[in-house]
Amino acid sequence: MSGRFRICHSAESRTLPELPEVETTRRGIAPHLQGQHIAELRVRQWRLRWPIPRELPSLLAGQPLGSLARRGKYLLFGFPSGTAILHLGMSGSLRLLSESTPPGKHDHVDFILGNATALRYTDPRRFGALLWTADDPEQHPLLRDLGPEPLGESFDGDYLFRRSRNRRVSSKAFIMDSKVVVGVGNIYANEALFMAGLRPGRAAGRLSRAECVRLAEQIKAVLNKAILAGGTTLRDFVGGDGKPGYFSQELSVYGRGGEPCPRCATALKSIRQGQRATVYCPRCQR
DNA sequence: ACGAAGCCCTGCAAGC
DNA sequence: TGCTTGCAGGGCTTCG
Repeated sequence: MSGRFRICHSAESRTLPELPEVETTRRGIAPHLQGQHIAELRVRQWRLRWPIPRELPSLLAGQPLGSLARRGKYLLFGFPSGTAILHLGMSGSLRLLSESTPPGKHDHVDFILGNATALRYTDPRRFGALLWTADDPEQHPLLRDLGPEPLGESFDGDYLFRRSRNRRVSSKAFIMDSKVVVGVGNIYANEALFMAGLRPGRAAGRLSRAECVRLAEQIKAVLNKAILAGGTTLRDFVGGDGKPGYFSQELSVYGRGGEPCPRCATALKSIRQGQRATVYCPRCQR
């Protein structure tokens, strides 16, 4: 690619931005933000999960972009005077496109860069958020109590074992708890439990140390695999290079209730656990 | 402290 | 065909 990003505008086939998608987004757009500044912040819809701070456009205008970091599913845009915290919710996406591209119905925010391009935030369901902190973002209330990064060194089977003692919540709810570990959403929780051979409804506190080791390993494996594939979705998730992600075709259980287990061909069971779809193999997962 | 349920929002699918 | 209803989901918030 010749230094110029692909312009993407189709709005098809988006799925939930889980950690791999957020990381893919970060990697896709970061190179295009290098050395740029915010010429203007155009907000068309202020009401997201929380309202966008009214003062954000004036805070960002003219500011040079520093680092683009990720904590869990939060993207952190570093500026000299603070940090913009962006969450994609469950239907959000970021794309790079020409400033003059007409906004669609759900294109809520444009970060207009100095080079006449726009980083456009789209979010049909508006479960996402765009906030600002002038202080250490790690101390922000939304980030303060987050558990470790699943791909970091501090997250392993021993950690899961320790944290799960005396916990009666289901294993699935446990690994989806962002205070335990960040970035494990419904899709990857289902997948990791399948790969680890663990039944989602098992109380977390009843997992053995060896099972916790397996679970931690599979969480890492599933997330890494998804990141390599470019995120689970999506033809146009990132304007970064517009490459489609193929991982959704490789999901073993998620969305496959009733289909044969890829390992033993038993029909996969689909249940609801705490308002969330859970799919597992009644034979392979104990 | 813990666990479960409620809530925010819109697009889509199913049912009448 | 066109309406209504239900469901999906992350994750904070509230309730028990």
